[in-house]
Amino acid sequence: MQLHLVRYTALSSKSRDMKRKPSLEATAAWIRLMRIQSRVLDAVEQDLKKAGFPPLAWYDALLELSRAPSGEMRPVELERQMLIPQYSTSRLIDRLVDEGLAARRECRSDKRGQFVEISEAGRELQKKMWSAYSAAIEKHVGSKLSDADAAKLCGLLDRLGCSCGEALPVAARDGAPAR
Amino acid sequence: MQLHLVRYTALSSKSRDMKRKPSLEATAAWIRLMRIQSRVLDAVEQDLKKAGFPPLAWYDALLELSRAPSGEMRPVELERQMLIPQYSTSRLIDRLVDEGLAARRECRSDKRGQFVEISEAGRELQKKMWSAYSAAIEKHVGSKLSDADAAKLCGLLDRLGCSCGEALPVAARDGAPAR
DNA sequence: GGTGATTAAATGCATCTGCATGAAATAGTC
DNA sequence: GACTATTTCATGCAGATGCATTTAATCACC
Repeated sequence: MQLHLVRYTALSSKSRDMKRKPSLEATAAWIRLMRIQSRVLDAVEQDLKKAGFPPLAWYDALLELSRAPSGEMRPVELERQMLIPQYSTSRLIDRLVDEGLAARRECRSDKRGQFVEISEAGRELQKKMWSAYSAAIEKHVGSKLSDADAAKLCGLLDRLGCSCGEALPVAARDGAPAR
Repeated sequence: MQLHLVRYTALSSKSRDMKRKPSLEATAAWIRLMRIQSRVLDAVEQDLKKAGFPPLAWYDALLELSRAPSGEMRPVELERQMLIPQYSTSRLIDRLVDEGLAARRECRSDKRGQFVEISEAGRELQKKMWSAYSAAIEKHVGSKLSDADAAKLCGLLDRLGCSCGEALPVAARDGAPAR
């Protein structure tokens, strides 16, 4: 597998295929991005699951909610933060509510809308998940890269950040959003 | 969003949280890896879909098959190449067969097993998909990174390649596997 | 060569996802 | 203020996925 980085170099320095698009390097980067992400995500999700926790998406939602002023947000807002489709948000909230981790509240000023408010149980779960989650990040990412390299990786990945100029949420004191 | 790289630096140079694990850099890398991958994958899948093509997984399978000697493989082998679960392979093959892109053939030497053989239609689809697929890779990856940076990105991602020492397939003459 | 473990593949079932649409409220326009 | 467009959220349905189990064949070993 390391092999074909070599192959790439060999081929391209042969100066054949002068302007192949996409370049072999770009193609290789694409492949790595897909494969490594899926492996790492799988590994982290498995760790969480083995520890008896719900999926990462739940964590993300709970984190967003817990950070919101007075622990509540509009579903639309949550949707925009999490970058998932509307119906997906709606159903995720359903599940959180079913489990008593959050509650729906009607919105006075706009009767179409509503508020979702995190519960005490929700806040607790978020915190508990963070300890397993952070351990998994360290195990599968942190321990494999120096901080400097992690920063380089960030920089390169950010360059791929689609034209859609959106705000990546901040990894704050005790929690990191996923996806 | 760029903002919080700065924040990281600021915070960590404050020399507080001396050995926070995972480091802010690692956490940021994790977040980027998840978010950027999902955006880029989405973008590429959408391009393919808009061009009227089936999902990337089909392409991967067709590519693997087309590369195999005499265009046939054991499902188990395909499964290992594509890093997807067994039942998933089984169903993917179902769909390919339903669409006439491949055929199942019994395996003489091992009657449990079988061979899957790509059809002419399968080979054609693979080639047609590659033109749309390669354009999408160029658009969403190649055009955003120099070859040198793409290579750097590869190197960093490879470092995350789980302990599971597996061979990443080669991106050959006219096709790149995904995921 | 018989017995138990292992491997190859398929499948039933519950859950999840995508897509399209629906229902209800609000905003915009004349 | 009536009429249309837009926004917010839910949901029915089809297809996909994960998980566990089943079936069938091979292997390993005594």
